[in-house]
Amino acid sequence: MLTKRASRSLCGIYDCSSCDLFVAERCPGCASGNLHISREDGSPCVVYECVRKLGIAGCHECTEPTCRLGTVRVSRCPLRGRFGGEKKDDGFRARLEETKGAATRQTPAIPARTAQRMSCYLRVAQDYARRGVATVSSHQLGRAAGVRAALVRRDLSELGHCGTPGRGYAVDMLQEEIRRRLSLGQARPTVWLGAAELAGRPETRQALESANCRLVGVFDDEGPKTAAGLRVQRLARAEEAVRKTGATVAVLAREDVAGPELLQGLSRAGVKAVLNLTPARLAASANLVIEQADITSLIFRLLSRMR
Amino acid sequence: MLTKRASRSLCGIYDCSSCDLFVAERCPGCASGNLHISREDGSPCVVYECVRKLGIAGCHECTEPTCRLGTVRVSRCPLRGRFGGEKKDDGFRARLEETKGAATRQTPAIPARTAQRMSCYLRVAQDYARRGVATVSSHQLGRAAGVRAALVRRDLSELGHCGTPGRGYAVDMLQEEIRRRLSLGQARPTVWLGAAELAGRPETRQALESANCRLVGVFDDEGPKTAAGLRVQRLARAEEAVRKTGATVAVLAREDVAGPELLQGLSRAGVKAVLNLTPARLAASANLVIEQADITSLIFRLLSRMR
DNA sequence: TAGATTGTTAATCGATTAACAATC
DNA sequence: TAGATTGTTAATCGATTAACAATC
Repeated sequence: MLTKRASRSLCGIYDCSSCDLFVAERCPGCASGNLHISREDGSPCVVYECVRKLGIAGCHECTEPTCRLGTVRVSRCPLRGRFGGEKKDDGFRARLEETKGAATRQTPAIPARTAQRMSCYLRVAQDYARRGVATVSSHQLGRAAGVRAALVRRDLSELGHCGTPGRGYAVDMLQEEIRRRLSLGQARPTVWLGAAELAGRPETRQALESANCRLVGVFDDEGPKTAAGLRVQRLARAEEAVRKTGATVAVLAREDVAGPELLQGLSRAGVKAVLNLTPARLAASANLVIEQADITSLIFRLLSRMR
Repeated sequence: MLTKRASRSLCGIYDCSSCDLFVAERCPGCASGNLHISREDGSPCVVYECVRKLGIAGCHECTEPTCRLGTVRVSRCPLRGRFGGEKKDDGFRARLEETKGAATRQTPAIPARTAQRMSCYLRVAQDYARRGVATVSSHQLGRAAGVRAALVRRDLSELGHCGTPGRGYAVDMLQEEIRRRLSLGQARPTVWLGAAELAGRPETRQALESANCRLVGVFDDEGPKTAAGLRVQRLARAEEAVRKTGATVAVLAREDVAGPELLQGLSRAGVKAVLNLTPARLAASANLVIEQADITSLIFRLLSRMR
């Protein structure tokens, strides 16, 4: 069993030397890429963090009247099942092999529509947490998002088991899991092309920040000299800046610069995703995804549905 | 047959007195609501307009080397088939009964995704026309819109027969037909809630204008005193203003005002469609359609697709 | 335990695609 | 006529829904 000791420890808290998963080198441990213990983006396991904060060896020593992580962690943490007094490991050991493989493999992509709705679920979870509510049900999430509860549950099943039958989803864990699944913990330096359009879009900047996309460069050959607290640089310098800052996201806000040459240049320099605010249709390529955020098409859609 | 004379004329050019469709009162005529002759929005038939501009009695008197309307009008104009020297009426007479009924019935709604893509097709058609190109094929449209040619054709089949096998779509007619099908000829007075967000959105205003949505009121309790050339009024006055101006479209640009009460008030006053630029999810109702234009969800979608 | 709610399955619905006869 | 392209059909694909056993 696991005891508190520093040596042969993967996570810094548990001594794993006597754990047969570890001995057989089948336990990926907190520090590895195991999706169920540490996070894809490298941030630590919530159980690991909580236990460290409380200064205890593990959940079995916890004296909190209610668990700060909700009540579902038993079936999520493979180590948890091994603590004194706790039951079963939910077939986790059997799935561990697969899990370990998955850590090095690409995480399967989440359906695009699901990802879109996740932004709403995350918002609601934050809102509930702020109001001191601990859990939220698929029905509540569905009402807020304007979709059926069944679809919410299907969407959230992308996160792995993270709800509790009879209770719903713990709002803290839900936020954590959504952020993890969409790798929102990972910082994404972002460049903005078209300075004039940046000024009047506080909500766009806010949206970028909520996804950890931090503006590191603004580019334009005309218009204001500074924008969003950054000095506006010449468009010709964008490619170089992308290389220097490691930017992976670009926002295209000026139609007259939205051409395939610019796109190719940015892609070569390391940009992997482009948010296109202009009505120009841009072609994606193997290692560049484009998201059209064209308001004109939405107005057409709106009018077509108008009775 | 039809001859040039003023009396018993439906369209002001043709004397319909001897036409059996007219006599049987089955011919809806240019001036009526017939979809195939006049436009849903009341603008006149393109053939009617062209003929009047050229000062001739009808297409049978036309001496232009190539038709300015493309070559497909034969199968679209039920009168056309009756002109001297012109062939067949393509079973139009048989469909006329049905057509006449349809003019009073509701036009069937166009699929929302199709409507969205229409904005792109329209753009391309305008672009080709400006460059002096007369026709565009489904392949060309598809390349521009980022979809397959088959989907373009399926989309455009919503307009009725409007392409020519072997040649493609006449860009002028394509524009006309898209505008007609989406009733873009109809002016839609529009109110904007949230003055501060209006300033920095030249492209949103432009998009609204391209759909004939003219701003008639800007409302906010704080921020600038004028916006988009209009005096900013208090939010409380929005409902009354909607009634006075007959506004049917509203743009919601401030999250803190995007509540169900406001929505209900606007709807009661006559608003039928809302473009919601805020991340708040608004519930549609029987006579109010909502279009979410939330940038946050698009960023989530983008990141989920990023590799 | 009874009531509530999850995660998943099979069924349904809608949107896209490939193919092709009809047409210019 | 030969080549190009439309409009439509049937097939495929993907997304949503309803239902329900499993679970708390």
